Amino acid sequence: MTRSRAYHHGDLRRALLDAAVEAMTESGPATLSLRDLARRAGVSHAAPAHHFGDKAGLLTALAAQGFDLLTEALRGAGDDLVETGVAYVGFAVRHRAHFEVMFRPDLYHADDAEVMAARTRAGEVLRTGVARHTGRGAEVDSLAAWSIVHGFATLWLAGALPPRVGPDPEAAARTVISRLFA
Amino acid sequence: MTRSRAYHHGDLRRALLDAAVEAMTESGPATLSLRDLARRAGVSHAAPAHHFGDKAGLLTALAAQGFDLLTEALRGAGDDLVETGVAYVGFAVRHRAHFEVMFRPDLYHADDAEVMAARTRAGEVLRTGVARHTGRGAEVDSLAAWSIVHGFATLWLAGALPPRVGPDPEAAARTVISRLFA
DNA sequence: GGAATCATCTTGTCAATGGCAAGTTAGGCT
DNA sequence: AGCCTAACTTGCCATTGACAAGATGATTCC
Repeated sequence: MTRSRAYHHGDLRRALLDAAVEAMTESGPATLSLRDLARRAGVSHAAPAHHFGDKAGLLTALAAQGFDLLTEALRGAGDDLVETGVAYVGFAVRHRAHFEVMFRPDLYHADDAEVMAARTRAGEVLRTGVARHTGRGAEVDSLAAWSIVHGFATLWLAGALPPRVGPDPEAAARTVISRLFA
Repeated sequence: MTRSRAYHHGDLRRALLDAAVEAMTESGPATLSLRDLARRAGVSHAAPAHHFGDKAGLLTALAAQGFDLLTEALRGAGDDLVETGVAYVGFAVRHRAHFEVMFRPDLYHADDAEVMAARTRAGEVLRTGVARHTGRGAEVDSLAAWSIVHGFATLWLAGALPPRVGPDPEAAARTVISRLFA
């Protein structure tokens, strides 16, 4: 916010991040190309490097943005633990591009200060959510809850789940997560 | 086995797959290069194309091999459901390269006959393992079990889990999975 | 045993990409 | 008015995936 203010392009940094999300939503993260993003934004092929250094730098910014979006999504789910888990899955499905980058640290600069802070914030929300629900033992409960929602989201995005799960990931996730706290 | 028998190289197909595992174990799947594999195997840069068609073809073979290895690992875990889950995590950690390709269908030809068959075989083992343990309701139980082990494995590989989990993924997984069946 | 055949592998080439270097443009500041 | 610096461009290079055409050697068939 503080850095990029309308110079030549307007807000190229934001435009490139938006284009990256768009491109990855279409074709996955494997075929992402800085030059394609530049074309989408209508700038030269070297423009992205100025804002992000390199490809990993752009994905670092995207990951940080993703962790903040996740934090927001989890906060919006209220106090219910199951619904927090459903929100996690909902975030993964709705922000597939962000999600697929966030948990692939080999793609970005995982030791970047901003992304580390954003990740910590998201982790806090998840952890306090679990602690509020269960008593002690939050150690294991937290891990189990995170694992089950993350696993479900990942398998859903990979298209690995059988058709009988149905077309609504959040409804299916609600059933599965409830199973953990039965 | 039936197709590639010592011609010029010896067993180039196998050598390339081994090199791919080696390269991905070192540097992850993002930087994998067919030309690098060719160099490792001591052949020309176009040799891989003959055996696998294209890059996705090579990863297809790797994924199929991975699903078969997973089937084997799950079968070796015996009848206990928790230990089957631990074996799933153990497979992911021990065969990281395979695992990281298997659940990224955008990287390979997911509709390939061999890989689909191998995936089905692995799915059978997982599903019958859960059905043997729980009574009916295996629908939800199966999904929950798969999600929790897959999520734990994925988070572990991503380095996303906090240090307090400890250095032994299988021990930690055993605790977490047991929580699901408490 | 020799020729045809075919899988295996090589050489050469092309477009696309990421990254670097050097130059250009245009706001902001004194 | 004149400088300064951020924002962007142009040009270049090494690497890569894919394709085409050729060379090599094992197998088969008569």
